[in-house]
Amino acid sequence: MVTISCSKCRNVPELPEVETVVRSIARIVGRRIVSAEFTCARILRGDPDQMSAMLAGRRIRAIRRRGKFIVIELDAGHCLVVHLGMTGKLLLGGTPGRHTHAIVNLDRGVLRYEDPRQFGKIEVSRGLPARVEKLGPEPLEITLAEFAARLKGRKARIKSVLLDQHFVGGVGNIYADEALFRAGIHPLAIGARLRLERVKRLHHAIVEVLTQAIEKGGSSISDYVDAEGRRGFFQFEHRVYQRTGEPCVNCGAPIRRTLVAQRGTHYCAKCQRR
DNA sequence: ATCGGTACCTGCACGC
DNA sequence: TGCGTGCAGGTACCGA
Repeated sequence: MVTISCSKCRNVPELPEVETVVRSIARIVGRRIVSAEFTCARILRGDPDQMSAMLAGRRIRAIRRRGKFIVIELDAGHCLVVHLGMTGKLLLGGTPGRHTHAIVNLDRGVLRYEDPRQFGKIEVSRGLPARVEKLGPEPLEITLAEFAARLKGRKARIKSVLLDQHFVGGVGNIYADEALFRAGIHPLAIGARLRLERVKRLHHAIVEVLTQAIEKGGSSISDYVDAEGRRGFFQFEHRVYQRTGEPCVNCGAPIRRTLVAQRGTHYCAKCQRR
């Protein structure tokens, strides 16, 4: 039996989900921001009135993703930067609800931010914010040589390293588990000690799993939808994540769960070696 | 610089 | 039925 939903363990927007959102709002490029309202201080970096003033009248020049950040480029080098946190949604149109914390009125349409858990962040900046600048390389762009070189100095467990946004930007809990399974590497293995052959498999697995997930529109366990409210389908391809106790797709051994870096970590003890 | 731990927050399933 | 409790995990931040 395949578990496709578990409300206890809702998914989180990682690179493929953020990429899907970015693509789904791409059509607002060229539109102008008329006004913006922010109603929840917790999710803001900056003063709401000042942010509104910086946005009003600006035209949207481009929308792109950097790690798990959504970067909406405006004229004069200004950026509207959104991080979805755990439960954030960026939606086009629709009716504002209890968890709507930001409304950006465009010359045509409305961009709306919702976030029940308020772990997301919105900011307006000149150029890229420092925390976005400091992100590690994009996992879909980093070369094997650079990936291996960066891993050399890391004495932490490989799962922790993958979750570190300064190592690569965009991998989160789901895709770290899935990539490690596909590479046959135990999540507790020490990053720097991995032989080149295994590093190569990991690099390949990360690219493969992220690319496939983007093709499927991301993973939807419970919360995640794109700007149109569409769910993704990659959850059907999960081989270890949230499959605790179920048989490994390779060997039939039960999938195990442990904690690494305080995060639920799913793996096959038989197929993934330290 | 790197590492491990903690705080933040809400909605749920669960058990009594 | 109803309420308290535990759990999920993004980033930021802390001390070592």
